[in-house]
Amino acid sequence: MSKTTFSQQLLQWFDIAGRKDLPWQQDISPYRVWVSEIMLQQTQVSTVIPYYQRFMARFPDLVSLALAANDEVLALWTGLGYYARARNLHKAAKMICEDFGGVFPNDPETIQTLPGIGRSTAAAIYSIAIGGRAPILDGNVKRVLSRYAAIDGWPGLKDVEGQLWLLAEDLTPNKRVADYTQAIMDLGATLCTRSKPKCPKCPVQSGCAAYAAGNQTNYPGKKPKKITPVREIHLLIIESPAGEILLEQRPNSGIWGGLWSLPEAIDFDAATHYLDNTLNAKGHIQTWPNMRHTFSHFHLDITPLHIKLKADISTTMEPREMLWYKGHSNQQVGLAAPVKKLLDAVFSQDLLRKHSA
DNA sequence: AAGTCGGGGTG
DNA sequence: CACCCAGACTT
Repeated sequence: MSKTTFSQQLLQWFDIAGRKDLPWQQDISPYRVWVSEIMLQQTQVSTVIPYYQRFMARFPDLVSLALAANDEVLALWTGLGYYARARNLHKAAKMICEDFGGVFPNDPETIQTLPGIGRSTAAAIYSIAIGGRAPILDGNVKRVLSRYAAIDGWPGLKDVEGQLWLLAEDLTPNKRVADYTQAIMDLGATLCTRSKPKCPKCPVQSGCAAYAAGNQTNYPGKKPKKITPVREIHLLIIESPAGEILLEQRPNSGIWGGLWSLPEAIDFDAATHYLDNTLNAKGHIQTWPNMRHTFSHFHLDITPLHIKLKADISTTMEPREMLWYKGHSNQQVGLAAPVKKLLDAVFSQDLLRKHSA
């Protein structure tokens, strides 16, 4: 099957059935497409849409993002995950302002030098927003192409990924590249899905090797599975007499990097030790029900400890690494999903108590 | 090549 | 419960 036929079939289908009303497909610009591509890394469209709307309302252009406080950028990322994306996005915005005069670079090589942008994301921005010819290779394209050409093996392997890049490069047309990029992602997202692909509706069915062999769902090859370990921690919900919760900022490296989180203890004894010796405070401890939070590579079993302090803490604390969270206030901070869940629980509980009192 | 980094949707 | 998703980056 020739490249011309593949792209023509795909584009013909795209004109009729492609998605054209997604938020980032309106008022297309490198900045708007860039933000969308970052949010969409390893994240489904339906999840991204509300985050994208809030983000663009607050940061409508590159300069507004570059000038923002890092905490506010992370705050808008709360719950979306992979927080390095937000840190890199903010850093890149500042780089573009300082190094490129505020103009988004217009060649794929330069685009890819920006933090958080790899080959596929650079190509997506370059093709969709600038109209240049560059192949992408995201999860959708890997699935479509591995089926189309019956490429065996897990795409995480260097050799398999290399074959897919070569095919992606070969099939990318010279004209209508922006539409083609969107079209092949749409095909993967709507017809060539992981389970129950809608092959009868597929525009490139005639050339699909996997369809001919009837083994579509064998592709792409599966990732080798391994056991997911379990870690246990206690999260300390330390509440001041005024009803504020103590948060501390996590380092940029590691899990929940740069976010504000609850103090962490390995077990109950360590928690009381932290209370007695580090904070030098006394409080009433109540154990909350366990909650399991699952990451890509491990389970985290969290035991929340609600500690109501009898008096304000007098110890000197680093003001930049700790803060008292006031709930409904205008404090703009990034929070991990389970931390936000716990904070919401505390403040709704306090609210109930105030109403009944 | 393997590990790290989130959270939600799906079967 | 396991697997996957508009991946990039570090080791």
